Amino acid sequence: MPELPEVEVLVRHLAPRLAGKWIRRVNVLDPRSIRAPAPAPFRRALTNARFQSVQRRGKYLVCKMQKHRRAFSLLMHLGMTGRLYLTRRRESPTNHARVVFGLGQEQLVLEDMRRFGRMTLDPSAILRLGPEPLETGFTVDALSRALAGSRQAIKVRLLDQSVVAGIGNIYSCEALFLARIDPRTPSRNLDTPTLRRLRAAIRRVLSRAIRLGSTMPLNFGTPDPISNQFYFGHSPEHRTDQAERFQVYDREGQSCRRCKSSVRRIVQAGRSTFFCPECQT
DNA sequence: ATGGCTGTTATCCG
DNA sequence: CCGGATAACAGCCA
Repeated sequence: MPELPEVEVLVRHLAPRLAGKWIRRVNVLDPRSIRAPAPAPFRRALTNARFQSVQRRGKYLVCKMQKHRRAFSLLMHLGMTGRLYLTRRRESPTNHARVVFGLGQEQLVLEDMRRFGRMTLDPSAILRLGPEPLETGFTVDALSRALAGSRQAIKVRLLDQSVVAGIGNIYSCEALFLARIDPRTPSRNLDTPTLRRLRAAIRRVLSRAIRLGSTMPLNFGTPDPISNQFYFGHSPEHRTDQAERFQVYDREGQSCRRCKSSVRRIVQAGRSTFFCPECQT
């Protein structure tokens, strides 16, 4: 699920709830969910550390921690199926709970069916990320430089986190539709006016998704309806809402919202790409 | 029921 | 260096 907008909404939800809280207990249910350091030192470092703030960088959650006057960052990536949520402490771990932080009355749970999600104390993971698409560093120039010389299809290039941070398969398709660019176009063939459209489209698509995501309650699917603190459910209603706001993603064979011709699906670098052959040229 | 699909990314090859 | 394929993983769907 989580591309930039979903992580942003999650961060806005969690930041005020975690700031100032102490981690009293670290329960690593699946060692593979900890990238670095090894689970034991990871556990040691975080036990009795305090959340200063929670921010987002690309698709990463960046938790600024403090312990004994020492500051460090805890990075979390949700992979494809990661969920992060607060519950009451007595709540027993679900099937796919991988890491649980005890925070006094509450606990913070990383649940992750496919185990692509990761926690790490190694800050280098975010060093190679490109600019934040919604901040001022994301200029047409920066985009142009990042794409220069590459023959790789623009759709695939946008998935590279060093080009722009936070775009995944869905919003790559959506942004290219909005910018009316054929996803197969070699990146180096895009001229400046087209890049200007692409930059604007990326920003618009992501901002809109954040706006829509922020308007919905974060407690859908909760095992604890009272807590109001569950995030990333998969209720059928939510799926539908989400599908309806996409222009092309997962709409193979359906009619283009702009020109009514049929949305096509192709595979690029092993991932599905959806686009309108009439509008995106 | 088997095979193909799924919102990610690191790594391995040619 | 670039770019494609694959692996890590579990569940859903036709």
